[in-house]
Amino acid sequence: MKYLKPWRSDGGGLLHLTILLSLAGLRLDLDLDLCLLLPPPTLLRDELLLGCDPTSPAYALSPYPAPGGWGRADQLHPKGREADPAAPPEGQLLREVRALGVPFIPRTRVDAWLVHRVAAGDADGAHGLLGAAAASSAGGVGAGVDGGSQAAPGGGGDPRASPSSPLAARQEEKAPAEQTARVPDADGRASEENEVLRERHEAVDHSSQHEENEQRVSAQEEKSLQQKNEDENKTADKPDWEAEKTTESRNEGISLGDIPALPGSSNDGMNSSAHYNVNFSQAISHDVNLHEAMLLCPDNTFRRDPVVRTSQPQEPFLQLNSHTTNAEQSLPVANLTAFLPFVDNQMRNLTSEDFLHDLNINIFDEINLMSLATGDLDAMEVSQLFQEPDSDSGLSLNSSHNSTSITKSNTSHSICEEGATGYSSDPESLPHHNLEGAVGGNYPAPMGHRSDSGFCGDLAFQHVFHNHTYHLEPRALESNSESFSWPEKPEKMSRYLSDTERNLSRDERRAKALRIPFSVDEIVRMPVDSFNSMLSRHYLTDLQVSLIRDIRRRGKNKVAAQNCRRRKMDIILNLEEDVCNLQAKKETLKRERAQCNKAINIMKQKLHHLYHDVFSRLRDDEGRPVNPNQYALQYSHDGSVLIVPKELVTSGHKKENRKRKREGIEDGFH
DNA sequence: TCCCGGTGTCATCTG
DNA sequence: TGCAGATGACACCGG
Repeated sequence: MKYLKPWRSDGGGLLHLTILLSLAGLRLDLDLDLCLLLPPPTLLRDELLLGCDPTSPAYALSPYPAPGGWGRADQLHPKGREADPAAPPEGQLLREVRALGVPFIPRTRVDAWLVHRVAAGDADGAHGLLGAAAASSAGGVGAGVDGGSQAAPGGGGDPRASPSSPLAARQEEKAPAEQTARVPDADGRASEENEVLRERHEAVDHSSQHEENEQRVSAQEEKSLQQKNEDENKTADKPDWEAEKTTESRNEGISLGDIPALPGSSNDGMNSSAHYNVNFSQAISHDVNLHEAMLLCPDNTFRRDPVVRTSQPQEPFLQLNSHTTNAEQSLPVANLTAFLPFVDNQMRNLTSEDFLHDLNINIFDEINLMSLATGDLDAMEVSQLFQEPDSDSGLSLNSSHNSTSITKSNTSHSICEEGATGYSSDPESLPHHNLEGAVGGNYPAPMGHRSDSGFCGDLAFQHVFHNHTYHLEPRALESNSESFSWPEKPEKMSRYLSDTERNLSRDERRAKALRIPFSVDEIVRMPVDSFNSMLSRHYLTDLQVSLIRDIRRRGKNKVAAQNCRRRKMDIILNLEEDVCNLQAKKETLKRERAQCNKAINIMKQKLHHLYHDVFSRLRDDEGRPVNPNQYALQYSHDGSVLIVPKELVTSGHKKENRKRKREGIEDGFH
């Protein structure tokens, strides 16, 4: 079961197909049984590299959306061989095609018939056949294969039907110059049409490698089985086939399917150009975007996500560059260069450009572009670039954020927070710059941010960082002291510092960076008079004086804050201690009160007993005992004791008794 | 991931 | 009024 991915809806599919068919720039391999439609040449670059198996994981990575989803191939194609009942027998067809001088070998009878029709001038018939196939494909999957409808009016498939496309515009521009190499035409109209197709094809070849990258939307590509074609191929003229196969086999070395097949990658057969039978000697076309193909990662991932591109291309670049230099090796690029010298140049340039672009455009500012472009840049040179004495490794390497920092540094000369790039007078951001006393001291790169990625990538990024220090010497810093400002949060730098420096405070690092001849401790603890005299005695730059004052202010304030916090803590601790003491004292008082109440009760009892004892001994005038309920004892101030009727005593003591009761109740609560 | 304590710093107040 | 110190507030960091 094969599934077809409908071509993208910009008309490129059928257009390219028609071009291919008409002009043999690429060998058309149209197996209607399997409905293999060659994808647009633009797809060859990327998608043919992966093979066309839509079930393969590589397809899942396709950057091209599938607007119409998948459709079963056996539901899409028209009635294949019955498409044109006028087609002659197969053997005759092949002979006629060969007689026409078509520089490729049709693999199927339909191919041959199509070629025959075109070569014979019956472009409409061929377009109709193709259009039927394409329209069927489009309709079968319900996808908007606009190319089919655009390019095949009335079932024809006139590629000129999309004049608004940039591709067509470019083709028209290049048209006059390339009308000589044409397939012989018998019919004027067909000739003209083929000429246009040819022009467009060649326009595609030569003018749109990069431009199409931008304009190309997403394209879909499909895979097909070739078994039936191969069966038919057996019936063809064997020497021709073998010769063709020889050519193809050589070309397959540079075939798109092989380009990504870097060493170690296996070709499962689906990638093979044998599925497409592209005659690269004439039609590698150029539309194959070589530099992108080169940038394809070895795992056949062909995303064009810029992020991926920036992170991946370096190793492929190196590999492919080596391929370029070793042309005799059977690696794809070498073969390609052997066939297409101009591609070699193109590839070199594109490779260099893309490599540089992928690293970062900023590198152009510093790396000798010509060295790269001419391939003279070797590892030693690169390493020397990163070791140039007046570079600032410290500053640069402080930035651990690779490209982000690069962008920062490039877009602005303002002080970035990380202090890594751009002009920054922050001495802390220049630790190695100044710590060793000069810009460009061979200070070892101490930063731990060096990634684990690759040497080349690191070199590149380090170099970017290096050269964005702008060779700023301390004097330059001083001269810019007017606009100097420290990074907002330089503490973040600490993570990039060496252990030795990490132990230093920020002010210590700054003072060290500015070579201030006093320790931070001295600056802070020095009396005011000594401090002022010290400032006046030494020649210090404004930046140094400013830093010294800031250090002193911050140091003083830090000590003050520590003292303040210490005092605050002392106050808190004292208050807590006071609370504890007061609570203990309260408990003691409560215990004392309880003891007093207890003693009072004892005294009351004793008094009661004494009272009754006194009354029991008292007698009135008649010798009778005195009733204690009617009389009470009252002590006078002179010490005498009187027996007083209770009525008199009660009125005088009622208030006092109430008061005592009240006090007794309150005592009960406590 | 949130919380908490420690710390540095700045702005402002105070003596 | 200037200055050093005190303090509130905030942010950051590490546990």
